[in-house]
This record gives sequence, C-alpha cells and structure tokens, in this order.
Amino acid sequence: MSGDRRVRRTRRMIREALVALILEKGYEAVTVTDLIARADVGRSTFYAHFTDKQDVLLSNLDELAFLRPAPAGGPGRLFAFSLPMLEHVREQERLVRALLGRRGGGPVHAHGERLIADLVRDELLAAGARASAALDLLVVCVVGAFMGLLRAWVDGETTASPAELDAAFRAAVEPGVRAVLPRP
Amino acid sequence: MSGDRRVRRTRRMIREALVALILEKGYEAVTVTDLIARADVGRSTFYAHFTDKQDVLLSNLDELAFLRPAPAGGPGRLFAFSLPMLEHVREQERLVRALLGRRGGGPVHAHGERLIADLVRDELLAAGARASAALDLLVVCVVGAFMGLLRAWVDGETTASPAELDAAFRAAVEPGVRAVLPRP
DNA sequence: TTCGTAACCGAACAGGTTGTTCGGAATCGG
DNA sequence: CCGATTCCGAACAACCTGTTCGGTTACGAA
Repeated sequence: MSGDRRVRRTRRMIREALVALILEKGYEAVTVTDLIARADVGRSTFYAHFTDKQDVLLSNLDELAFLRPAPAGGPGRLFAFSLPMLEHVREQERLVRALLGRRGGGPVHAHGERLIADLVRDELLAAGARASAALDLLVVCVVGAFMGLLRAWVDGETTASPAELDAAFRAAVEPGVRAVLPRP
Repeated sequence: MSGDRRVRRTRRMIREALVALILEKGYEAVTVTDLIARADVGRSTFYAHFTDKQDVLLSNLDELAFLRPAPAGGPGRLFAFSLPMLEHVREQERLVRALLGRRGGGPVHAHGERLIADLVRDELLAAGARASAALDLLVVCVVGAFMGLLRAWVDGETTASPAELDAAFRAAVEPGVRAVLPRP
C-alpha cells in the first residue's frame, strides 16, 4: 500500500461518507459539512485531501474501473462489453446507484458516457465500419440507449436482470448497427 | 393576457435573465443574486414569484411545449415527432441550449425524457406492439438514443442538420423496433 | 523503543448565498 | 382619479464555504 495509513483511512472515510449521503439525500443536497460530520474528520483535514465535493465524487471513479475496455475478444459478438458491465454494475449496486443515478449529479454520468462512446466506436471500426460523421451519430445513439438502460435500472424504473437488459440493448440497436457493417 | 402588466414584466425579466446567465456560466453557477441583478428586480420581488432557481427553470418548460405529442398522424411513419421536434429545437437554439444541455442542470432534461418516453410508447402501442416489460426497455433505448442526439447537438458535439439527425436516429433504432411490430 | 515528522484536530474567521420581513414608493386597472 | 396591488431595497438570521494556525496525535523508520 502506498503512503500513510492515516491518509488512506481518512480518504476512505470521506469517500464512503459521500456514497452514503448521496443515497440518503442526493448529491446536490450533500454539503461538505455533512461529509466531515459523517466521516468524522476535521474540516481542515478534508480540504487537505480534496478541493471539493465534486473532487470526492470523481475520486470514486477509479472504483468504477469496470467502465474500462475489456481487451476486444473475438470479433464474433458485437458490444462484448455490455453483459459483463451490467453484471458488474449489479454487484456494485450501492456505489453505482449513488454515483450514476439521477441523484448522483451529472459529472460521473458524463464521464461514463465518454468512456463507453470510445469503446463502441473502436468496436465498430474494428468490425469494419467506415469512420464518418454518420458513424459518430450512430455511436451517440448506441451509447444513449445503453446509458438509458443503465439509468433506468439505477433509478429503480426496472427490475430486469443484467441478461434481460443486455438482451433489450442488443434487440434495440444491433439491427441498425449491422446495416452499416460489411458482410462478415 | 392574464393579470397585471407588472407581473408579466417581472416574470419575463427573470426568465430571460436565467437563460442568459445559464448560457454564460452554466446553471449551477447562477445564483439568485445574479438573477435579480441581471433582471433588475428587487430581491423580495423575486421570492414573491418563484421559490427557487429551479422554479424559474421549470417555468420555462411551457416554452418547450414542442415536446408535446403531435396528434398521431397516419400510422405510416414511425417516430413522427422526431424531425419536427429537431427543427423546432434549431429555431429555439438559445433557449434549448440553455435548458437542455449539460450546462443546463438535469431536471429539464429528465422532464423531456419522460415526455418523449410517453410519446414513443403510445406510438409503438398504436403500431401494434404488445405492452410488456421488454417493450418498456425498448422505449428506454429509443428515448436514450434520441436524447443522446439532442444532447450532442446542444453541446456542440455535432453540426449536423435536423434532417441528418433525424436520419441517424431512424437508422439506429428503426430496424430494431420494426422487429417487435406485426407485419403491416 | 525512541524520535522526528507528517497528519490530524478544531475553533475561529471572512466572504458569500439564501430566504424572509417590513415600511414606503410606484404602478396598475377600473 | 383612487384604491389595490405590486415593487423596492435595506436589513436580517441562518447557513455553507474555504482558509488559517497553534496544539495534539499517530505513524514508521532507525
């Protein structure tokens, strides 16, 4: 482990406090004063580690590393990221609900959107699509559909399983995507 | 016109000030003090008309009435709302950019999402789809794709025309949607 | 174990924002 | 023209933020 034990402890306390408080009141309503009270940490200590509420939020992003590209496996199946990601989301339910839902305040959602957009774009290019403005718009649609499902689940609008969500995602966008790919 | 001229004037001033300020600094950064300064309105006056910053934001929603269902025309073409809506968006560029973009702070976006979701769901049911959990997930995907395009345009990520956006939308989701509809 | 150092505490502070109150002035509609 | 409504604006308490600083505590290296 890197650094002082006290540092790790403090940072962990604060990060966990934020997750808990977001789940209770939503990101907007959480104040730094709330945070340090819940984390039981001195005020000056907080500002020694983070600059902001949002800084804490983004520091949690490392824990959402499942948003990272899996080494593109065989070209057999499109959107290989989908199911594993959805399953991982269900495991990390608390964290994801706090950071990615409507109550979790945009920035994390935006970050995830960009990450997945890159993922999808690379995958489509690898599958033989031609880079173009039209392709970028297609990527926007695909990512929008996926993030929509994620948000719906996170916000409790559906109780579908990861497999069902994955199936819905594919059913919605795969036919449209196949049309821009060359025959295999 | 309904009510006192002073009232209309005041409310209009405040609403316009909010739009201007959002375009300058983003929704988050706008304070009530900013608002009343820009609108040139007394502090007590503001709170006599609105409870919140967000209250002003939502009061602008009436101006976004184009998000309302157009009387479903012939069953010929799916997603009849798409192109007219996108065109109307381009006309109201300033307002839409302020309220619907990443800088415009979630609530309006969320509201629009719900509105369009109802629109899409009704249209699919009218076209012969069976109500089911799977259909709801499909609707989520379709709306996600559309809102994604809208957001991309609002945030300046694309310079595509309404017609191009409409085409991209249809290309992405129509094939998947057709699959759940009975033969015409 | 010892010891120097790094981290933490917590109170206090200035600056800013929010939402309310109230008497007096201005403006409206009839 | 006049009564009623609305607006003004200053003042206020309450809250939140981000910083400072002297004193205390916990760490880990030797």
